[in-house]
Amino acid sequence: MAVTIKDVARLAGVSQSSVCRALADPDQVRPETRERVETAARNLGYVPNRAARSLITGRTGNIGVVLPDLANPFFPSVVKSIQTQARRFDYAVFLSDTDEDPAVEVPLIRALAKQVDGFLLCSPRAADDEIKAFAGQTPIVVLNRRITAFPSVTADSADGMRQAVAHLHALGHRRVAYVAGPRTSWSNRDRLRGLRSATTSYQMELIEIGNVAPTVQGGTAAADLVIASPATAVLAYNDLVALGLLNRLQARGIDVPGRISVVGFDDILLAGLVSPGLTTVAIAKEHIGRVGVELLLELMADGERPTASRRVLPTQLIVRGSTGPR
Amino acid sequence: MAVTIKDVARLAGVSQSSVCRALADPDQVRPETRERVETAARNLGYVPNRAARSLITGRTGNIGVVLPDLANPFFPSVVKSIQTQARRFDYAVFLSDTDEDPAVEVPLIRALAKQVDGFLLCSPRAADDEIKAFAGQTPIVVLNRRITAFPSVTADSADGMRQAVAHLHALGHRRVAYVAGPRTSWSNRDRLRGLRSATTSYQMELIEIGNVAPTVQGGTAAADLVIASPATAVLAYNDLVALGLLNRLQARGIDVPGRISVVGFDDILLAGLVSPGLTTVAIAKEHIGRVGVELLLELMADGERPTASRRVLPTQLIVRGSTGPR
DNA sequence: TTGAAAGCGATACCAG
DNA sequence: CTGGTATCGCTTTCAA
Repeated sequence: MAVTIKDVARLAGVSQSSVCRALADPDQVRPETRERVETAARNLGYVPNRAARSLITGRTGNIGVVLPDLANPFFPSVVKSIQTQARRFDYAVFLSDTDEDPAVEVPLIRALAKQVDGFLLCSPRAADDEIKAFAGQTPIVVLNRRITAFPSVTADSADGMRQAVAHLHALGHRRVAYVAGPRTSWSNRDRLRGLRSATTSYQMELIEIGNVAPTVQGGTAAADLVIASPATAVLAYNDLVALGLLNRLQARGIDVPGRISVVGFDDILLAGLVSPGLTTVAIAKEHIGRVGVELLLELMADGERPTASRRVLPTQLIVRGSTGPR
Repeated sequence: MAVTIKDVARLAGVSQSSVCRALADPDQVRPETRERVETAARNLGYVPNRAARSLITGRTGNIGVVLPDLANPFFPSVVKSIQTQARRFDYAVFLSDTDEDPAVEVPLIRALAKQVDGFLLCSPRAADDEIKAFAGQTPIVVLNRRITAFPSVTADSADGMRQAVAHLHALGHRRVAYVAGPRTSWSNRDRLRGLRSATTSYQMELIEIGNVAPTVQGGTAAADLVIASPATAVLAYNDLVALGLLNRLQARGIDVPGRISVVGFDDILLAGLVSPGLTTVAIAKEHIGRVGVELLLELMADGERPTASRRVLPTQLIVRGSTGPR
């Protein structure tokens, strides 16, 4: 059987209460007591049982992370930064991948709710209302999406799209296509909104294609539609889609960027490794996780929404070989 | 405050015990009682508190996954398959990334141990003995490594390397280099072992380079050493390293596969997307997670090591453009 | 500064 | 088949 606080108390010759205090708040006990407790605990290899603790404190020391698809390299980056920041504050991470299925999201949150102190929902796909049902019940911070009632961390897609469109316009492009991601994706809508406004102000024509899955497959499937369109440049929902496009365009013998320029979104690792390199809008992925955890900690501490509860991170166009003059 | 079993009991007009039974084992109570309990629970939105339950049952319903680096696309694939299989048996997943630091691994396991029923250690970097210290204490299944005393799931690297070497030999290569991964990596030693035996039996010369980090950076750094060596082909510890090599070789104007052929290991998504495509040894990544969970469930159920406790999954050489005739 | 004791919420045993 | 009750390990009053 595992070693409990009782064993430590017995060995140290003090009461459970003192062990508890010595470990939780060292300067609440006499230095000598503390010393003895610490030695005893160390000798026995005592590790407090978090289940028991959480039963009484109501806190678990865990945060739940829910995301649509770990296979999209964007998410592992975010998760890593969440982990790093969470560990700094002694929180462990519960991870759940929903496989892009909006239907499993809510039940999942409900099931996990008792085991975590709060949630970071990355790009959740469920409807606003479904998620809002949790407001006031569990601390939730939303990443890559904005939902009233929750703090959020998002990227400035509008500005990213403006940079991308400015770049394409400068290269001489006047007709661009957008390959849309999942209909359920808030980022998709946000990016499209930004793109529309940018193309309008540059007086460029926008051809909308999709929706497709946010994967390489999705991009591959959309490529032929792009070729058949009058567009000379294509912006993809994300880098995976862009890479799928790139791949299929090359397979069909289309010159990139000679005949068609391609722009992605996210700046995942692969973007710099393919050739031609993928021009893409970079998001500060590490910041998303870090800021998300910070907001969540505030939220869990106060029970109040943090003061600056909508953080919008800057985006940055990274120009590589997949875009060129018309 | 959250709704507890007491509230349900009161509303249903039965005892706590009956509520418990009705929910846990429906045909242990009278249909009518069951009915009333279920309605009451539903109306109140009752969700059992897992902390309380685990306190008494000793089970948590969680499994812990520890891995070195989520940024290596190999691991997300494994995690996804773990999730899928775990969910099927109503287990939730605790994820921890050690950032390739062997020193944090053991403390991490110790810290998590109380919150999970068992661990899946993916490519753990700590020394055998450190991990063995947990034998008999916590159910552990090791993935991508073999440690006596634990069930394991590994890939047949020896066979993979044999396939790769046979391929290179057939293309006319006689001198090959190996860019080694982390010294702490069992897979690295395993792959090297397989490679040595393969090159020996084909009477080829093997030049060992490294160790490098198992990342694109690691490969980039090793590329110049490869160029300076007499090797006409290079096998990398994994695909990320291979992609780093590919990138740097191209940057230095080296023809791939004309002057140097490159072979990776793992077959991550990127491998098929770069050009030339990366020839690589594929592992059944989805199987690793699934089989790992299966072994762990057996282990947790019996407390015994599963009968067939060392599963070795087949490997398969995928030939793409990065290898060619000498 | 310390110890005793009352719970936290669920389960499992033992009577009835 | 059902109800009462001890119990899991820890935290947190309340007295001393």
